[in-house]
Amino acid sequence: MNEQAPRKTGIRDVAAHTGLSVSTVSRALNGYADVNADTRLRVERAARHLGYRASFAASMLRSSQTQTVTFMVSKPWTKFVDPFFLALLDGIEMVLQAQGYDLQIVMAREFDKEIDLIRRAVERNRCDGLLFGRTRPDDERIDYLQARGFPFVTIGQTSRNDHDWIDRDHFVIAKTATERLIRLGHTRIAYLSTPYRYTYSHHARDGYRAALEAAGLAHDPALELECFLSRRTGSDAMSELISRGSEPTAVFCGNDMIALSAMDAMRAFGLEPGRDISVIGCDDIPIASAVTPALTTFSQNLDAIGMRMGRMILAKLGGATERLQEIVECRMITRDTDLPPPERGR
Amino acid sequence: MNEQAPRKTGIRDVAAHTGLSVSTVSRALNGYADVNADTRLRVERAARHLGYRASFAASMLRSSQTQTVTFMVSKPWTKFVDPFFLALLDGIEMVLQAQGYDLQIVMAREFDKEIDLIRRAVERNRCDGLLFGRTRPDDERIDYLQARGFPFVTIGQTSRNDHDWIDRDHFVIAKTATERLIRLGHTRIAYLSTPYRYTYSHHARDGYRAALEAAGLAHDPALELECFLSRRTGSDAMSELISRGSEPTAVFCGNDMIALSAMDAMRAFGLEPGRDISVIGCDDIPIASAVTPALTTFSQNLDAIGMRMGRMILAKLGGATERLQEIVECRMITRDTDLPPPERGR
DNA sequence: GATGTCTTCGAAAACGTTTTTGTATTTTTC
DNA sequence: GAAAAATACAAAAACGTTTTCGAAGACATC
Repeated sequence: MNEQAPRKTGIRDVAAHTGLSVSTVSRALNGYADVNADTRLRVERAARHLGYRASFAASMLRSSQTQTVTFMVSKPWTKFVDPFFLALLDGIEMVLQAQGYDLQIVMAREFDKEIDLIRRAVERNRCDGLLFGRTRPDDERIDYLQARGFPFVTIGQTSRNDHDWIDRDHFVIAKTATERLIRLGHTRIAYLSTPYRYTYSHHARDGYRAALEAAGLAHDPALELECFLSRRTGSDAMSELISRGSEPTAVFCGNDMIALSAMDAMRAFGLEPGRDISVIGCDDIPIASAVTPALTTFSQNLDAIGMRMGRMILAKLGGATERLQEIVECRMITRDTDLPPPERGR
Repeated sequence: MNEQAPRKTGIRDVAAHTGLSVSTVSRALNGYADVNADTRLRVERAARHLGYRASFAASMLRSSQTQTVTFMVSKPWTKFVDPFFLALLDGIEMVLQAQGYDLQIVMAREFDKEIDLIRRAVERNRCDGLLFGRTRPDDERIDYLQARGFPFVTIGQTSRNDHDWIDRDHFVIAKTATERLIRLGHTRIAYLSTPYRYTYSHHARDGYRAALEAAGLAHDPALELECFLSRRTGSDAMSELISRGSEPTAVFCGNDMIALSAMDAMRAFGLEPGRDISVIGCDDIPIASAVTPALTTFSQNLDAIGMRMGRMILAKLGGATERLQEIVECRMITRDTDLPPPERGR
């Protein structure tokens, strides 16, 4: 405030320095075709020499392009599934920045804030594309964005499934896990589900049931429990199962947090996870391999998912019009919690 | 492209709808004093009714305020210290959004990209304030920002320490840990340091040495090893220590990743962490408590750090001129890896 | 040599706000 | 009752780019 502000170097300065017009400088810098190669070089040199950088606001206003993609993370994610999130962002960002796009992250503190944040972002024109996960069978965010024709890619599907997404095949995961447990000799297999609010919970349940049916095992509704996102997510459900006196000999869990939490509950009842009750998780969070017994679960290459997601939104931004829907492959990582059921007649 | 675009409702539309001038509408919406209370109400109602939202780009260009704070995360962080990062962002975002600020995250893929990213952000005027960690004793990012008078807050200090920061007291942490080990009867205590590139590594070393000296223990330089950020960060150092034949009976580690990794190495040599060699970590990452034996380490309330950091940058943005330097309190969490040294004469 | 086509550039009009400055009108002050 | 101050609004000038439109010159075509 004391000194005369030096006034940032603008495009005019570059124009003056090169003796060209402002418009030519702009077109030279933005890679337009109708500018002589020599001229372009001169401009670029001058720009570098003067330390010129186009004002973000001005170019954004005029071109109505932000060169920004926003990832919206839902609050429950933040709190409990840390590791998932960051590697994903890393992959996305790697792809975006190669094309000169920035990645912005916004956090939705509550469920009903999600749609507000999205509205704000698109109505204020803050980004060119949107990314988010935790899709629901009937998702108002997707309805809104589709109505606006705004580019977006999600992690997860809906019941309509008429948008662009990337997802793991939770049907196959659940089916594989359940089949594995059946092959080990289990007949009373529980499914500790993630909230049915999310689409993928339904897919997993379907896979679980399909495996049961294919093996000719009766489906016991009492063995399907929904777990909510909290510190004690799987613990509560497992406790209920056990104290009901109808505990299973194996459980497949909608995610690793649930699995780990359920294992805590088993120990509280004097049962040893793995030996007394087998457990299979879903997403190989870092703790899953550190804990004893180490959790059998399913791999996921988050960097890769992120990168693919980045490429998808870039394609959309580039004007791609076809449906982009990708299933990411993952395999079972067998560790120490999947064993045959304990001997009868204890 | 096919239909006539509906043209977003702009401030003119609100003006027309209320019969007021554009400037009055703007000032009403932005809380200026020279507008009648009734008028303001009318404007606000109209704006809501028309679904008006000021264009981000336009207001940004005119006011040269972005209402955005950028957090720059360094790549090594991303990869190995996942959990640290996210809870922190969560805290920051919570504070910022209450004041109408957005949080943006950019990732620096390599060390030398850090300064580039910062330059780009401030020169293009992409944000009002900057946040970052991993400070070095002599940090070019800080020099640059200070020269420009650009508001920023860091996690971590420098040797000059003439800027605004928040930090844990690594001197005290290291001293406390070392004292604890000494009190348990250890005399050969190693320090597995984080890279000396970072300021806090020096603070920790000083605390470690201070405790040694205060107890009258000789300082053995061979017991101080620097670990680098990698999957095997503490493992390599520990292996060297052991295979050298001069292994310590206890180690204090610059962070929990190092500690966990060092414990792996001990087991590879047939030594049991805790029983044969005591270990104390530094930052209580989630795995630290899940692993067996559970790691003794130091707490850190990341949400709280984030929130304080958010408040600090907000204060700066609000024009605060005094130095803001905060030390966050943390306490030792004693778990299962700090025990007396094994009996002599094995 | 007239006409048409390419290539390369410049003038000027946006983009949608915020801010500065000015001006009626009303209220207060002496 | 005149002068001064306060209130509430409007007109217009920015903000720094990108983009549209057009024109000058070079070159090719007949």
